[in-house]
Amino acid sequence: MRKGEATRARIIQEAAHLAALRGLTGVSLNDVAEAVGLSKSGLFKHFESKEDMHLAVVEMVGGMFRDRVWTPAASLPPGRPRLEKVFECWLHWCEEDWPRSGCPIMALSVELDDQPGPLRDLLQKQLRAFRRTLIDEFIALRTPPLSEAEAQAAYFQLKSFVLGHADARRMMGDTDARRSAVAAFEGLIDRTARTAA
Amino acid sequence: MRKGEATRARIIQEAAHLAALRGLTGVSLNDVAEAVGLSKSGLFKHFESKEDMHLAVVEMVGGMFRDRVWTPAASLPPGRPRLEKVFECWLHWCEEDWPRSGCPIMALSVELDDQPGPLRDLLQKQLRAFRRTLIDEFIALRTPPLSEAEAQAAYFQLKSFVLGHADARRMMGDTDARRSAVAAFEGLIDRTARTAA
DNA sequence: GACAAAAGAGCACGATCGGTCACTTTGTCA
DNA sequence: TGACAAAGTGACCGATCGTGCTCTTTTGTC
Repeated sequence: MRKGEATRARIIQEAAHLAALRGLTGVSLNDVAEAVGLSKSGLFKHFESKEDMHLAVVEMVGGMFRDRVWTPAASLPPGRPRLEKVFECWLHWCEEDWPRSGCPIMALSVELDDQPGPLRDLLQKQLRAFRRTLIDEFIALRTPPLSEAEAQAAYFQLKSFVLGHADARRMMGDTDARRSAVAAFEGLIDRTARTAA
Repeated sequence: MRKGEATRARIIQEAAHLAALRGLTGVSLNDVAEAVGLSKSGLFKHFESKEDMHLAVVEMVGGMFRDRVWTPAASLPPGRPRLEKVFECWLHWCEEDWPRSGCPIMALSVELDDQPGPLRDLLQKQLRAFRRTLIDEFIALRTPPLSEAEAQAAYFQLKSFVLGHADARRMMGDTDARRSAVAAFEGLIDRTARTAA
Protein backbone atom coordinates (compact mmCIF):
# COMPACT_ATOMS: atom_id res chain seq x y z
CA MET A 1 0.00 0.00 0.00
CA ARG A 2 2.57 2.55 1.11
CA LYS A 3 5.17 1.67 -1.51
CA GLY A 4 2.60 1.72 -4.29
CA GLU A 5 1.45 5.24 -3.57
CA ALA A 6 5.00 6.54 -3.64
CA THR A 7 5.84 5.07 -7.04
CA ARG A 8 2.47 6.15 -8.36
CA ALA A 9 3.32 9.71 -7.39
CA ARG A 10 6.73 9.39 -9.06
CA ILE A 11 5.11 8.14 -12.23
CA ILE A 12 2.70 11.05 -12.32
CA GLN A 13 5.47 13.52 -11.68
CA GLU A 14 7.63 12.16 -14.48
CA ALA A 15 4.67 11.94 -16.84
CA ALA A 16 3.76 15.56 -16.09
CA HIS A 17 7.29 16.70 -16.78
CA LEU A 18 7.52 14.81 -20.05
CA ALA A 19 4.05 15.97 -21.09
CA ALA A 20 5.01 19.59 -20.43
CA LEU A 21 8.03 19.05 -22.66
CA ARG A 22 6.54 17.13 -25.55
CA GLY A 23 2.79 17.13 -24.98
CA LEU A 24 0.65 14.26 -23.82
CA THR A 25 0.51 12.90 -27.34
CA GLY A 26 4.26 12.98 -27.63
CA VAL A 27 4.91 10.85 -24.57
CA SER A 28 4.60 7.07 -24.78
CA LEU A 29 4.15 4.72 -21.84
CA ASN A 30 7.61 3.44 -22.61
CA ASP A 31 9.05 6.93 -22.18
CA VAL A 32 7.40 7.31 -18.80
CA ALA A 33 8.40 3.83 -17.66
CA GLU A 34 11.99 4.45 -18.66
CA ALA A 35 12.10 7.85 -16.97
CA VAL A 36 10.81 6.41 -13.71
CA GLY A 37 12.92 3.25 -13.93
CA LEU A 38 10.10 0.78 -14.32
CA SER A 39 8.93 -1.73 -16.89
CA LYS A 40 6.06 -0.71 -19.11
CA SER A 41 3.81 -3.40 -17.69
CA GLY A 42 4.65 -2.17 -14.21
CA LEU A 43 2.82 1.05 -15.01
CA PHE A 44 -0.41 -0.85 -15.43
CA LYS A 45 -0.40 -1.83 -11.75
CA HIS A 46 -1.01 1.87 -11.03
CA PHE A 47 -3.20 2.95 -13.94
CA GLU A 48 -5.86 1.19 -15.92
CA SER A 49 -4.94 2.91 -19.16
CA LYS A 50 -2.96 5.74 -20.66
CA GLU A 51 -5.91 8.09 -20.39
CA ASP A 52 -6.27 7.14 -16.74
CA MET A 53 -2.69 8.26 -16.23
CA HIS A 54 -3.37 11.47 -18.11
CA LEU A 55 -6.25 12.23 -15.77
CA ALA A 56 -3.99 11.67 -12.78
CA VAL A 57 -1.46 14.03 -14.31
CA VAL A 58 -3.99 16.81 -14.80
CA GLU A 59 -5.32 16.38 -11.29
CA MET A 60 -1.87 16.33 -9.70
CA VAL A 61 -0.70 19.37 -11.64
CA GLY A 62 -3.84 21.27 -10.70
CA GLY A 63 -3.31 20.53 -7.02
CA MET A 64 0.33 21.45 -7.20
CA PHE A 65 -0.52 24.73 -8.91
CA ARG A 66 -2.95 25.59 -6.16
CA ASP A 67 -0.32 24.80 -3.51
CA ARG A 68 2.40 26.84 -5.10
CA VAL A 69 0.48 29.79 -6.49
CA TRP A 70 -2.66 30.33 -4.46
CA THR A 71 -1.82 28.97 -1.00
CA PRO A 72 1.12 31.35 -0.37
CA ALA A 73 -1.18 34.28 -1.18
CA ALA A 74 -4.19 33.06 0.78
CA SER A 75 -2.67 34.00 4.12
CA LEU A 76 -2.19 37.63 3.04
CA PRO A 77 -4.83 40.35 3.32
CA PRO A 78 -7.39 40.30 0.48
CA GLY A 79 -7.03 42.51 -2.56
CA ARG A 80 -3.77 43.97 -3.71
CA PRO A 81 -1.37 41.99 -1.45
CA ARG A 82 -2.88 38.70 -2.52
CA LEU A 83 -2.99 39.61 -6.19
CA GLU A 84 0.63 40.71 -6.23
CA LYS A 85 1.68 37.55 -4.44
CA VAL A 86 -0.30 35.37 -6.83
CA PHE A 87 1.25 37.04 -9.84
CA GLU A 88 4.74 36.70 -8.43
CA CYS A 89 4.18 33.04 -7.51
CA TRP A 90 2.65 32.34 -10.92
CA LEU A 91 5.73 33.61 -12.73
CA HIS A 92 7.90 31.68 -10.28
CA TRP A 93 5.83 28.55 -10.99
CA CYS A 94 6.46 28.94 -14.71
CA GLU A 95 10.14 29.74 -14.40
CA GLU A 96 11.39 27.79 -11.41
CA ASP A 97 8.97 24.98 -10.62
CA TRP A 98 9.10 23.76 -14.23
CA PRO A 99 12.44 25.12 -15.39
CA ARG A 100 13.04 22.76 -18.26
CA SER A 101 9.55 22.35 -19.61
CA GLY A 102 7.58 25.46 -18.80
CA CYS A 103 4.18 25.41 -17.10
CA PRO A 104 2.42 22.15 -17.89
CA ILE A 105 -1.00 23.75 -17.50
CA MET A 106 -0.33 26.05 -20.44
CA ALA A 107 0.94 23.18 -22.53
CA LEU A 108 -2.10 21.09 -21.63
CA SER A 109 -4.46 23.98 -22.31
CA VAL A 110 -3.24 24.44 -25.86
CA GLU A 111 -3.17 20.71 -26.48
CA LEU A 112 -6.61 19.99 -25.05
CA ASP A 113 -8.58 23.10 -25.92
CA ASP A 114 -10.09 21.54 -29.01
CA GLN A 115 -10.34 17.94 -27.80
CA PRO A 116 -13.58 17.39 -25.91
CA GLY A 117 -13.53 14.71 -23.25
CA PRO A 118 -13.04 14.11 -19.52
CA LEU A 119 -9.45 15.33 -19.65
CA ARG A 120 -10.40 18.69 -21.04
CA ASP A 121 -13.34 18.92 -18.66
CA LEU A 122 -11.15 18.33 -15.63
CA LEU A 123 -8.61 20.92 -16.68
CA GLN A 124 -11.35 23.39 -17.45
CA LYS A 125 -12.95 22.86 -14.06
CA GLN A 126 -9.71 23.63 -12.26
CA LEU A 127 -9.01 26.69 -14.38
CA ARG A 128 -12.51 28.04 -13.87
CA ALA A 129 -12.27 27.64 -10.10
CA PHE A 130 -8.99 29.53 -10.00
CA ARG A 131 -10.35 32.20 -12.30
CA ARG A 132 -13.33 32.70 -10.00
CA THR A 133 -11.04 33.04 -7.02
CA LEU A 134 -8.94 35.71 -8.68
CA ILE A 135 -11.93 37.64 -9.96
CA ASP A 136 -13.25 37.81 -6.42
CA GLU A 137 -9.86 39.07 -5.34
CA PHE A 138 -10.02 41.82 -7.94
CA ILE A 139 -13.47 42.80 -6.73
CA ALA A 140 -11.95 43.29 -3.29
CA LEU A 141 -9.11 45.37 -4.69
CA ARG A 142 -10.92 48.66 -4.25
CA THR A 143 -13.56 50.41 -2.15
CA PRO A 144 -16.18 50.62 -3.44
CA PRO A 145 -15.72 47.09 -4.84
CA LEU A 146 -15.13 46.56 -8.53
CA SER A 147 -18.08 45.43 -10.61
CA GLU A 148 -18.06 41.86 -11.85
CA ALA A 149 -17.37 43.11 -15.38
CA GLU A 150 -14.47 45.28 -14.28
CA ALA A 151 -12.96 42.42 -12.30
CA GLN A 152 -13.33 40.05 -15.25
CA ALA A 153 -11.57 42.54 -17.50
CA ALA A 154 -8.75 42.84 -14.97
CA TYR A 155 -8.43 39.07 -14.69
CA PHE A 156 -8.29 38.81 -18.48
CA GLN A 157 -5.28 41.10 -18.50
CA LEU A 158 -3.58 39.38 -15.58
CA LYS A 159 -3.84 36.02 -17.28
CA SER A 160 -2.75 37.55 -20.57
CA PHE A 161 0.45 38.84 -19.01
CA VAL A 162 1.25 35.41 -17.60
CA LEU A 163 0.77 33.88 -21.03
CA GLY A 164 2.77 36.67 -22.64
CA HIS A 165 5.56 36.11 -20.16
CA ALA A 166 5.79 32.41 -21.02
CA ASP A 167 5.67 33.08 -24.74
CA ALA A 168 8.32 35.80 -24.61
CA ARG A 169 10.63 33.82 -22.38
CA ARG A 170 10.35 30.39 -23.91
CA MET A 171 9.60 30.94 -27.56
CA MET A 172 11.29 34.27 -28.17
CA GLY A 173 14.16 33.78 -25.74
CA ASP A 174 13.41 37.16 -24.21
CA THR A 175 15.43 37.45 -21.02
CA ASP A 176 13.48 40.57 -20.03
CA ALA A 177 10.19 38.72 -20.06
CA ARG A 178 9.75 38.80 -16.31
CA ARG A 179 10.45 42.53 -16.12
CA SER A 180 7.96 43.24 -18.89
CA ALA A 181 5.31 41.10 -17.23
CA VAL A 182 5.76 42.64 -13.80
CA ALA A 183 5.70 46.16 -15.22
CA ALA A 184 2.52 45.44 -17.17
CA PHE A 185 0.91 43.88 -14.11
CA GLU A 186 1.82 46.74 -11.80
CA GLY A 187 0.33 49.17 -14.27
CA LEU A 188 -2.83 47.11 -14.37
CA ILE A 189 -3.13 46.98 -10.60
CA ASP A 190 -2.50 50.72 -10.25
CA ARG A 191 -5.08 51.65 -12.84
CA THR A 192 -7.63 49.21 -11.54
CA ALA A 193 -7.29 50.23 -7.89
CA ARG A 194 -7.46 53.91 -8.85
CA THR A 195 -10.49 53.94 -11.13
CA ALA A 196 -13.21 56.40 -10.29
CA ALA A 197 -14.85 56.14 -6.91
CA MET B 1 4.70 20.19 -62.60
CA ARG B 2 1.57 22.33 -62.26
CA LYS B 3 -0.58 19.59 -60.82
CA GLY B 4 2.07 18.63 -58.31
CA GLU B 5 2.29 22.09 -56.83
CA ALA B 6 -1.45 22.23 -56.32
CA THR B 7 -1.66 18.96 -54.42
CA ARG B 8 1.44 19.87 -52.47
CA ALA B 9 -0.32 23.02 -51.34
CA ARG B 10 -3.41 21.03 -50.40
CA ILE B 11 -1.32 18.63 -48.37
CA ILE B 12 0.34 21.46 -46.47
CA GLN B 13 -3.00 23.11 -45.84
CA GLU B 14 -4.55 19.93 -44.44
CA ALA B 15 -1.46 19.15 -42.41
CA ALA B 16 -1.52 22.64 -40.92
CA HIS B 17 -5.16 22.31 -40.00
CA LEU B 18 -4.67 18.91 -38.38
CA ALA B 19 -1.52 20.08 -36.60
CA ALA B 20 -3.37 23.08 -35.18
CA LEU B 21 -5.99 20.67 -33.88
CA ARG B 22 -3.87 17.89 -32.46
CA GLY B 23 -0.29 19.13 -32.66
CA LEU B 24 2.40 18.02 -35.07
CA THR B 25 3.12 14.99 -32.92
CA GLY B 26 -0.52 13.98 -32.90
CA VAL B 27 -0.86 13.85 -36.68
CA SER B 28 0.38 10.84 -38.63
CA LEU B 29 1.15 10.75 -42.31
CA ASN B 30 -1.84 8.47 -42.67
CA ASP B 31 -4.10 11.13 -41.17
CA VAL B 32 -2.84 13.73 -43.64
CA ALA B 33 -3.04 11.37 -46.59
CA GLU B 34 -6.59 10.43 -45.70
CA ALA B 35 -7.66 14.05 -45.19
CA VAL B 36 -6.30 15.05 -48.58
CA GLY B 37 -7.56 11.92 -50.35
CA LEU B 38 -4.20 10.42 -51.17
CA SER B 39 -2.26 7.30 -50.37
CA LYS B 40 0.41 7.51 -47.75
CA SER B 41 3.15 6.74 -50.26
CA GLY B 42 1.78 9.45 -52.51
CA LEU B 43 2.84 12.01 -49.93
CA PHE B 44 6.46 11.05 -50.41
CA LYS B 45 6.43 12.35 -53.98
CA HIS B 46 6.03 15.81 -52.43
CA PHE B 47 8.14 15.57 -49.27
CA GLU B 48 11.30 13.73 -48.43
CA SER B 49 10.21 13.03 -44.87
CA LYS B 50 7.73 13.93 -42.19
CA GLU B 51 9.99 16.65 -40.87
CA ASP B 52 10.29 18.07 -44.37
CA MET B 53 6.51 18.36 -44.43
CA HIS B 54 6.54 20.00 -41.01
CA LEU B 55 8.96 22.61 -42.29
CA ALA B 56 6.68 23.29 -45.24
CA VAL B 57 3.76 23.70 -42.84
CA VAL B 58 5.57 26.23 -40.68
CA GLU B 59 6.71 28.18 -43.72
CA MET B 60 3.27 28.20 -45.31
CA VAL B 61 1.53 29.23 -42.09
CA GLY B 62 4.03 32.02 -41.56
CA GLY B 63 3.43 33.38 -45.04
CA MET B 64 -0.32 33.11 -44.65
CA PHE B 65 -0.17 34.95 -41.33
CA ARG B 66 1.76 37.77 -42.94
CA ASP B 67 -0.79 38.00 -45.77
CA ARG B 68 -3.80 38.03 -43.51
CA VAL B 69 -2.56 40.08 -40.56
CA TRP B 70 0.19 42.40 -41.72
CA THR B 71 -0.55 43.07 -45.38
CA PRO B 72 -4.00 44.58 -44.79
CA ALA B 73 -2.45 47.00 -42.30
CA ALA B 74 0.60 47.87 -44.36
CA SER B 75 -1.36 50.11 -46.72
CA LEU B 76 -2.62 52.25 -43.84
CA PRO B 77 -0.74 55.21 -42.33
CA PRO B 78 1.94 54.20 -39.83
CA GLY B 79 1.29 54.15 -36.10
CA ARG B 80 -2.15 53.87 -34.60
CA PRO B 81 -4.14 52.99 -37.76
CA ARG B 82 -1.79 50.15 -38.61
CA LEU B 83 -1.62 48.84 -35.05
CA GLU B 84 -5.38 48.81 -34.69
CA LYS B 85 -5.78 47.06 -38.02
CA VAL B 86 -3.14 44.47 -37.11
CA PHE B 87 -4.82 43.72 -33.82
CA GLU B 88 -8.22 43.38 -35.44
CA CYS B 89 -6.85 41.16 -38.20
CA TRP B 90 -4.93 39.07 -35.68
CA LEU B 91 -8.08 38.30 -33.72
CA HIS B 92 -9.88 37.63 -36.97
CA TRP B 93 -7.08 35.26 -37.98
CA CYS B 94 -7.50 33.32 -34.74
CA GLU B 95 -11.28 33.23 -34.84
CA GLU B 96 -12.23 33.06 -38.49
CA ASP B 97 -9.28 31.88 -40.53
CA TRP B 98 -8.84 28.86 -38.24
CA PRO B 99 -12.31 28.47 -36.77
CA ARG B 100 -12.07 24.84 -35.77
CA SER B 101 -8.50 24.60 -34.64
CA GLY B 102 -7.41 28.00 -33.41
CA CYS B 103 -4.24 29.73 -34.57
CA PRO B 104 -1.67 27.14 -35.65
CA ILE B 105 1.21 29.46 -34.78
CA MET B 106 0.22 29.47 -31.12
CA ALA B 107 -0.15 25.71 -31.12
CA LEU B 108 3.22 25.30 -32.80
CA SER B 109 4.86 27.79 -30.44
CA VAL B 110 3.84 25.86 -27.35
CA GLU B 111 4.73 22.54 -28.95
CA LEU B 112 8.12 23.61 -30.25
CA ASP B 113 9.32 26.07 -27.65
CA ASP B 114 11.41 23.46 -25.86
CA GLN B 115 12.41 21.36 -28.86
CA PRO B 116 15.54 22.74 -30.48
CA GLY B 117 15.96 22.12 -34.20
CA PRO B 118 15.34 23.61 -37.62
CA LEU B 119 11.59 23.64 -37.11
CA ARG B 120 11.78 25.76 -34.01
CA ASP B 121 14.40 27.97 -35.61
CA LEU B 122 12.21 28.69 -38.61
CA LEU B 123 9.19 29.53 -36.48
CA GLN B 124 11.30 31.73 -34.23
CA LYS B 125 12.72 33.60 -37.20
CA GLN B 126 9.25 34.43 -38.51
CA LEU B 127 7.99 35.49 -35.10
CA ARG B 128 10.99 37.69 -34.48
CA ALA B 129 10.58 39.45 -37.84
CA PHE B 130 6.94 40.19 -37.10
CA ARG B 131 7.77 41.35 -33.62
CA ARG B 132 10.37 43.75 -34.99
CA THR B 133 7.83 45.16 -37.44
CA LEU B 134 5.28 45.81 -34.73
CA ILE B 135 7.80 47.35 -32.35
CA ASP B 136 8.76 49.79 -35.08
CA GLU B 137 5.09 50.54 -35.52
CA PHE B 138 4.77 51.31 -31.82
CA ILE B 139 7.77 53.60 -32.01
CA ALA B 140 5.92 55.56 -34.70
CA LEU B 141 2.78 55.73 -32.59
CA ARG B 142 3.68 59.02 -30.98
CA THR B 143 5.65 62.23 -31.54
CA PRO B 144 8.24 62.30 -30.15
CA PRO B 145 8.76 58.63 -31.00
CA LEU B 146 8.60 56.00 -28.28
CA SER B 147 11.88 54.65 -26.99
CA GLU B 148 12.82 51.12 -27.97
CA ALA B 149 12.12 49.95 -24.41
CA GLU B 150 8.69 51.58 -24.34
CA ALA B 151 7.80 50.07 -27.67
CA GLN B 152 8.96 46.63 -26.54
CA ALA B 153 6.81 46.92 -23.44
CA ALA B 154 3.84 47.87 -25.56
CA TYR B 155 4.41 44.97 -27.93
CA PHE B 156 4.64 42.61 -24.97
CA GLN B 157 1.17 43.67 -23.90
CA LEU B 158 -0.28 43.53 -27.40
CA LYS B 159 0.92 39.98 -27.87
CA SER B 160 -0.25 39.09 -24.37
CA PHE B 161 -3.77 40.19 -25.19
CA VAL B 162 -3.83 38.08 -28.33
CA LEU B 163 -2.72 35.06 -26.32
CA GLY B 164 -5.21 35.87 -23.58
CA HIS B 165 -7.97 36.14 -26.16
CA ALA B 166 -7.22 32.69 -27.54
CA ASP B 167 -6.99 31.15 -24.09
CA ALA B 168 -10.22 32.73 -22.88
CA ARG B 169 -12.14 31.86 -26.01
CA ARG B 170 -10.92 28.35 -26.65
CA MET B 171 -10.04 26.92 -23.27
CA MET B 172 -12.45 28.79 -21.03
CA GLY B 173 -15.30 29.08 -23.54
CA ASP B 174 -15.50 32.80 -22.83
CA THR B 175 -17.75 34.33 -25.48
CA ASP B 176 -16.70 37.83 -24.38
CA ALA B 177 -13.08 37.14 -25.14
CA ARG B 178 -12.96 39.43 -28.14
CA ARG B 179 -14.56 42.30 -26.27
CA SER B 180 -12.11 41.90 -23.39
CA ALA B 181 -9.17 41.79 -25.75
CA VAL B 182 -10.24 44.83 -27.75
CA ALA B 183 -10.93 46.82 -24.60
CA ALA B 184 -7.55 45.96 -23.16
CA PHE B 185 -5.83 46.81 -26.43
CA GLU B 186 -7.59 50.15 -26.81
CA GLY B 187 -6.54 51.04 -23.28
CA LEU B 188 -2.98 50.13 -24.12
CA ILE B 189 -2.95 52.24 -27.27
CA ASP B 190 -4.50 55.22 -25.53
CA ARG B 191 -2.04 55.12 -22.66
CA THR B 192 0.94 54.56 -24.91
CA ALA B 193 0.08 57.33 -27.35
CA ARG B 194 -0.59 59.72 -24.49
CA THR B 195 2.49 59.22 -22.36
CA ALA B 196 4.47 62.33 -21.46
CA ALA B 197 5.85 64.41 -24.30
C1' DG C 1 0.04 10.97 -81.04
C1' DA C 2 4.45 9.28 -79.09
C1' DC C 3 7.03 9.49 -74.96
C1' DA C 4 9.53 10.90 -70.95
C1' DA C 5 8.62 12.60 -66.60
C1' DA C 6 5.76 13.39 -62.89
C1' DA C 7 2.07 11.76 -59.76
C1' DG C 8 0.27 8.35 -57.31
C1' DA C 9 -1.00 3.27 -55.73
C1' DG C 10 0.11 -0.98 -53.45
C1' DC C 11 2.84 -3.59 -50.65
C1' DA C 12 6.13 -4.68 -47.33
C1' DC C 13 9.78 -3.61 -43.78
C1' DG C 14 11.33 -2.96 -38.95
C1' DA C 15 10.14 -0.28 -35.04
C1' DT C 16 7.08 1.19 -31.73
C1' DC C 17 2.42 1.92 -30.03
C1' DG C 18 -1.10 0.77 -25.96
C1' DG C 19 -2.34 -3.18 -23.59
C1' DT C 20 -2.68 -8.35 -21.66
C1' DC C 21 -1.11 -12.29 -19.21
C1' DA C 22 1.42 -15.54 -16.54
C1' DC C 23 4.93 -15.37 -13.53
C1' DT C 24 8.35 -13.84 -9.75
C1' DT C 25 9.68 -10.75 -6.19
C1' DT C 26 8.72 -7.78 -2.45
C1' DG C 27 6.33 -5.69 1.30
C1' DT C 28 2.85 -5.89 5.06
C1' DC C 29 0.56 -7.56 8.88
C1' DA C 30 -1.58 -11.12 11.81
C1' DT D 1 7.65 -16.08 10.90
C1' DG D 2 4.41 -17.50 7.67
C1' DA D 3 0.79 -16.28 4.62
C1' DC D 4 -1.12 -13.43 1.23
C1' DA D 5 -1.73 -9.38 -1.30
C1' DA D 6 0.73 -5.83 -3.70
C1' DA D 7 4.40 -4.53 -6.78
C1' DG D 8 7.01 -5.43 -10.66
C1' DT D 9 8.99 -8.34 -14.86
C1' DG D 10 9.26 -10.27 -19.54
C1' DA D 11 7.22 -12.18 -23.41
C1' DC D 12 3.82 -11.27 -26.50
C1' DC D 13 -0.48 -9.39 -29.14
C1' DG D 14 -2.59 -6.72 -33.04
C1' DA D 15 -2.38 -2.15 -34.76
C1' DT D 16 -0.03 1.68 -36.45
C1' DC D 17 4.14 4.35 -37.05
C1' DG D 18 7.52 6.48 -40.83
C1' DT D 19 9.63 5.03 -44.95
C1' DG D 20 11.48 2.37 -48.98
C1' DC D 21 10.41 -0.27 -53.22
C1' DT D 22 8.17 -1.44 -57.53
C1' DC D 23 4.62 -0.74 -60.45
C1' DT D 24 0.76 1.81 -62.94
C1' DT D 25 -1.56 5.94 -64.31
C1' DT D 26 -1.67 10.60 -65.48
C1' DT D 27 0.27 14.85 -67.35
C1' DG D 28 2.81 18.11 -70.11
C1' DT D 29 5.79 18.57 -74.28
C1' DC D 30 7.59 18.07 -79.04
